[in-house]
Amino acid sequence: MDDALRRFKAEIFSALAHPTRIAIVELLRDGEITAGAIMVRLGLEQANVSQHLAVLRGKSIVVARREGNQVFYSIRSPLLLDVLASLRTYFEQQLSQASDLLLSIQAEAATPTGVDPEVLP
Amino acid sequence: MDDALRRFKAEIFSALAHPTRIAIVELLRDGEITAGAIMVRLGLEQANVSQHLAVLRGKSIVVARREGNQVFYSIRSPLLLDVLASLRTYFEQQLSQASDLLLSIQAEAATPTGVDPEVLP
DNA sequence: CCGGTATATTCGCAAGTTCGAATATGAGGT
DNA sequence: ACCTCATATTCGAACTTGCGAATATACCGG
Repeated sequence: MDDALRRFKAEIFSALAHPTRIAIVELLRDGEITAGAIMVRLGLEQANVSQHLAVLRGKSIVVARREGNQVFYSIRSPLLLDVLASLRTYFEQQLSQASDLLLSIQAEAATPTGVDPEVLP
Repeated sequence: MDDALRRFKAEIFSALAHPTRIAIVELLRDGEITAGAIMVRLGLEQANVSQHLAVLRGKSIVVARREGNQVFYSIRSPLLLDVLASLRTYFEQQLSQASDLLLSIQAEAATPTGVDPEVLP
């Protein structure tokens, strides 16, 4: 019984366990957007975007709304944003503790200053 | 923008994307506990517990403390529990919105490749 | 009906995950 | 030193995931 809840949580985590899908959810934070716009904004293959959207759809994380030619996607429940908000706090604490990781992120992103907090979900 | 940060987030999600590892984290909610106790409480193989603990350790979700023969594990940051708590709220809302969501989750888990035939209603 | 545009799905393959069995390490007691 | 208990790691098989190429579906205008 409690196992069903854990499986559900694990599936939500699995659905978010990919950088591209995190990027998609971050994009949808500001409101609905078409699949094509996601493709352009993230610079991905069309099929790839559609596959990742299918994963998010399958776990009911996003919902699709058809309007003529295009399909608009949006976050299904604002409560998921609360989950991401608590994760943001967690990541901030982890990043401030793991300074060597922070440095590696800075080096890889080639940004002179620290991590922009606005980027976090 | 910050792909390295998104990869880091995705790795944390991946680390939690398994029912057993969620169960371990929930067990550790009440304080530190030995690997052997986790094995007994969850009824798992010894190697399996150790492998899952290695994943959680690798992402710094838990920390290990050796005391003689045994190894005590504990949650590294209590903020992670806030994440799981908000995820439970999310789950409860999903249930109240669609009472058969659990069944669809179970059906989908039983049929791995099965995704809703129609994207839109 | 035909063409074009937007999105979805299928396919094949490489890469990653999970599990139990077997094996290895580490610590304490004799 | 040896033995034992607790935990970790390695190995191989089954399974899953991610990707681009190709293909399919849906909608709209002419």
